[in-house]
Order: sequence, then structure tokens, then C-alpha cells
Amino acid sequence: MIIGEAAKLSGMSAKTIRYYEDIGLVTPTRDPQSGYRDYSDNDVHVLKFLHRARDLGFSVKQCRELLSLYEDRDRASSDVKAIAKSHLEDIGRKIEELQEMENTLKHLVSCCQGDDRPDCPILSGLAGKDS
Amino acid sequence: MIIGEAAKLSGMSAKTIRYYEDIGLVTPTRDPQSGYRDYSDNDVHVLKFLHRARDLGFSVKQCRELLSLYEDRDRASSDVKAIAKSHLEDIGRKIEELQEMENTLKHLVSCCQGDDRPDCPILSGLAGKDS
DNA sequence: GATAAGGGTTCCAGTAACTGGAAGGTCAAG
DNA sequence: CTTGACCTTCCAGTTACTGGAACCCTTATC
Repeated sequence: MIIGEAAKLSGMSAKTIRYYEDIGLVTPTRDPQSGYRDYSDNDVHVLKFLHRARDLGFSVKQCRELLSLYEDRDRASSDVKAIAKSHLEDIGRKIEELQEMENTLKHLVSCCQGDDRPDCPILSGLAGKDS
Repeated sequence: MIIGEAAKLSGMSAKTIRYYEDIGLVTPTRDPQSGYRDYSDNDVHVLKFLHRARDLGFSVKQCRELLSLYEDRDRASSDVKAIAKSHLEDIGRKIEELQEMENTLKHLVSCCQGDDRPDCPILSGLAGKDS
């Protein structure tokens, strides 16, 4: 099938799919007549796999690892689990960071009148004067 | 003072400080003798301001807005509050997204034995087979 | 056969916010 | 006078795409 169809089926843009080919993730065959890329059902399957993994926040590098494990029928599930757990830790850290930001900022915002006067605890807070 | 000192005092790297000059955030004077950048106390104050704002996850673009509000003695605090609230919403959205990822991934990981056998619910999950 | 629409192709540039590194100038100390 | 620790500029790389230009292929219609 041509790239537009693969895009629809996989849920990714054609741009992204071409990009994944550039970086060596999914390499379709070519129609020698037209020069168009020709995607097999399996290619689309792999594209979907990548799409889900990216949605779960795996980096492209991690996706590459997961993909090679996926295509290796003899892989140990512990290898996959290790990647996933490391990624889970990353996610956890990010959540914590964001929650800290959220708390600090909520505090500053709650202290600010938000009217047309110039006094602003948010700016004072950022400037280092304890609000 | 020279850039290294400003870096120490503000908590940012000299690289970052030069970058902030490139994009027009903080422009120090120059020592005409040496060509070295010369930072005033106020420059450092602004650098600290930026450092905190970035730490709170404000984009550089938002920092620019906050900074111009900070330097405008007649600004309305509501303008600042609007930026902060919009940023708070962004943060909230990101947290939710990450928590969804975390849930999905935790589920997959908990289903995976993590041994030396090849069966792996994580990969199956990514491949679209419901685990 | 000409043409127009709606695909496809390549390639280059831009995004965000820095960071690393090379090549070279300046300054204070010994 | 040299050494070391600063500083300077400039270019490239990072992540994962996205936008756009210029041009080719296919199909349908007139």
C-alpha cells in the first residue's frame, strides 16, 4: 500500500513515517514503476507498535530497542521489563517535578489579587523576595 | 563582574547566560579593554529571576513576558496572573498525561514475568494484542 | 491529448533551549 | 616568560518531528 494508507492505518502522519525510514526504523519496499514507497501489512503492524510505544512516552531510542526485542523471538522478557521499568522511573520523576512546580506556582497564584494594581506576589516570588 | 561570577551567583552556566544574551534577554555591558562581558548586580538579579521562572517550567517566551512585566512598574497583576494560570493549566495537563502513561505501563509491567523466557505481555501490549 | 486534482517524491530549514568543543585572546601569579 | 584559568566567537549536535518548496505519478474528466 502507499504511504497515505499506511499513515491512516497506523495513525501516524506520512511525514513521521518517512522520518522513521530515514532513521532506520521501518524500511518499506519500493514500486520500481512510480518510485512510491510500498508498505506491507507487517510494516503497518510495526508502525502501530511504534505509535503505541511513543504514546507511552518511550523515546525513539527505546522504541528501537523494544522493536529489536519484539522481532527477536528468543528475547528474555526480563530485557523488555528492564526498559519499561527504567522508563516508569523516568515518568515518576517527571510527575514529581511537575507536582512540585504546580504546588509552588499554585501558592504564588493564590497570593496574587489579579487586579489592575501593580503589586504582584508572583513576580516578587520569582524575584526572590519570599512571598 | 565577569561572566563566571555572574554564573555562580545566578546558578546558571556561562553558556546559558551567553545564550540569553543572544536571544536578547540580558545584555551586559562590555569591558572595552578585554572585550569581556561585564555584569551588574541588577543583571544578576534578572538572571536569578529567569532561573527561578525556568525552574518553574515557564518557557523562555513566557519568561520574556514575565520579565517585561517585571520591569514595568505599572503592570497590572492580573496580566501576570493570567500567564501563571495558563502555565498552571499546562502543568496540570502534563501531569495527567504522565499519570495515564504511568498507569498503562505499570499494568503491562506487572503482567510481565521478567524472566529469561520470551513471552512478554509488554511487547504484546505494544503490538496491540490486549494483555 | 490536455488538464486538473490529489496523491507521491526529495531536500532544506525550523522548532526549544541549550550544550559541547575547537581555536584563540586576556589576565594574574610565579 | 610561561602556565593556567579565565574569557571570546563560531559551528555543530541534541529530540522528534513539522512545514514548505519544487517537482513527479496516477487517475478522471473534458
